[in-house]
Amino acid sequence: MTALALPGSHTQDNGVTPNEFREGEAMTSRNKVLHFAGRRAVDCLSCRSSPFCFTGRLPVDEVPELGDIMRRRATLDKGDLLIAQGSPFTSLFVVRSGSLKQVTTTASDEYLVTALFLPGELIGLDAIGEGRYPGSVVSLETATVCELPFTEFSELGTRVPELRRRFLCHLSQELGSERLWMRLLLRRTSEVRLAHFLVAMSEHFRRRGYSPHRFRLAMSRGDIANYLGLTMETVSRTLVRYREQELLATRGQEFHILDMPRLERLAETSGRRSSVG
Amino acid sequence: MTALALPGSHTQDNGVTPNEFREGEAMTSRNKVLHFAGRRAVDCLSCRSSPFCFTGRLPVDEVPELGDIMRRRATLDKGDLLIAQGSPFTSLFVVRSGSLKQVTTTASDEYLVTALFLPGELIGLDAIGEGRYPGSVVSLETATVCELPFTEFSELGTRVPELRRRFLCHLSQELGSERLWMRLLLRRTSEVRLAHFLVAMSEHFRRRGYSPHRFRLAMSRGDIANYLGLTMETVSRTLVRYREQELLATRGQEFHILDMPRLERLAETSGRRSSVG
DNA sequence: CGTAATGTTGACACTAATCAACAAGAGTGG
DNA sequence: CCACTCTTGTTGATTAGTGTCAACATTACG
Repeated sequence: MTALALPGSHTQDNGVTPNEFREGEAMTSRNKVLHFAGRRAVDCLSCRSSPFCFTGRLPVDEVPELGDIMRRRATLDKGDLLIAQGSPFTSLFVVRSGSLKQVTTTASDEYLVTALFLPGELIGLDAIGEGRYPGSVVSLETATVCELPFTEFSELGTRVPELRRRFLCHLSQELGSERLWMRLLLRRTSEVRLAHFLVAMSEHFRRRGYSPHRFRLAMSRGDIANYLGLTMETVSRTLVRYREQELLATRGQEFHILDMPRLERLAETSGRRSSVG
Repeated sequence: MTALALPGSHTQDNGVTPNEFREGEAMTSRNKVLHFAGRRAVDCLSCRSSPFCFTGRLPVDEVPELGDIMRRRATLDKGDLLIAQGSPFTSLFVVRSGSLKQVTTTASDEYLVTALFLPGELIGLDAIGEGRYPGSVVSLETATVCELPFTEFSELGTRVPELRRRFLCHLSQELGSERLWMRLLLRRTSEVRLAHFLVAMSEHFRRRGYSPHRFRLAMSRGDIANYLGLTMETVSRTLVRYREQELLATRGQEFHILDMPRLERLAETSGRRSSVG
């Protein structure tokens, strides 16, 4: 894992002097300096993530300034660090392609995968309040992200109530789904947790126009396990059980859902006890 | 459980015609009609929750309009329904005294305690995005809440950027702590989960000027269990173990922490495996 | 091609869920 | 005020499900 940007003390060095880079400048995997696209309008309309990402819900042509303040950040390689835990919050990031994970190291040195980010998703929502990023964000594969400097975004929100409203809704939804999804996870077996996770991934790919039956997940078994509160061994064994039941085939990071209806049914299987309050 | 306000079709009948009630009007436990304090300024300064609740962070005298749009809702009795799951989102509520739980019933008829609300906390943050309340909110004991009609609150935010900013920060923090706290819970034993919960409760009381060592939790063992993703039996047994270790004494809903440092250490005990990514 | 990282499989221990029986309170009506 | 009932909480026996440790297989990578 190579530190790319340390938005802490190194912010000025690494990224916030973007105008010296030309948009679309190529970057080799050796080049460990972050490149921005400068302040020129990022073409959100041509972005594959657009219809699904937060900005996409607000047609960009209604708020051209949004494209103005959005900067395209050059490609991240697998293992590159986008954000270091604890560094001061400056920007949100929109995933354009690829995927990333957020890992938080606790006081007792636990390593927790606290979020996974797929194309279209917003990184940094949980950093606004504290003014610091609560975890490191690491690229799981070759990925591109757009940077949304928060000060400017916020200032734009002042002038565009609709943008503000949508952003608030997005944040609220994120909170709601996190509350619900986590409470569910707490009461589910590994089999159901994993099924739920896979269905969610599948759904994400489906919405983005990719096959919901075949996809590649760049994260390791360990990351999946950690994210779901399981161990790698359990994830591995559960996947074997799926294969035995001809629910799902896997080969490395390739996932092939063989029986979607059954997987979905499994994912919806209620927890253990009804627990009448 | 008696339905008090069904903010759905009954909204107009039950609450949103507040001006007919005088502030502070008494309400017997038989009187099942919600009483508002009307549009007169609620005295946030005299409110015990004030320094800790969201509005408290923004001195009320800086934003007198906030008191203007805040309505005090009359006392809820134990078991009273403040919000019905799925009803349209209209208002946020600030807990003034007492405590409430949010329960979500899933498609598969699971009963999940998705949130607990103590004095000073904001109810409804997870409802903004969907426009509906994601769960029913039920009073766990005699409680009072202030209502913050969202349209007016939002409109006020337009004029007061600082209010907006603080609200956003609050929401973001809520998301961050939910993400972290839940990931932690997933990897902890019942003993550590419960310890963590009790320490959090204790902390809450301490901040509000009450004893952090002795307090009453109005929720049942079942609710605690559900909230932590455990069963009532496990909670009960774990409490017994605490008592044997002279960590904590309980009598019904009364909790008496005997050895805070040890309980805190227990709560911070790392999960199981380090899970190196 | 060799080394390290990642994933799989097996044996075993242990936690917490389940089922069931019982105890203790809270609420109700006589 | 007491008997009755209903809810809530406690305790015990049992078992399913996962974590843990360890060995081995596979893949990725230089």
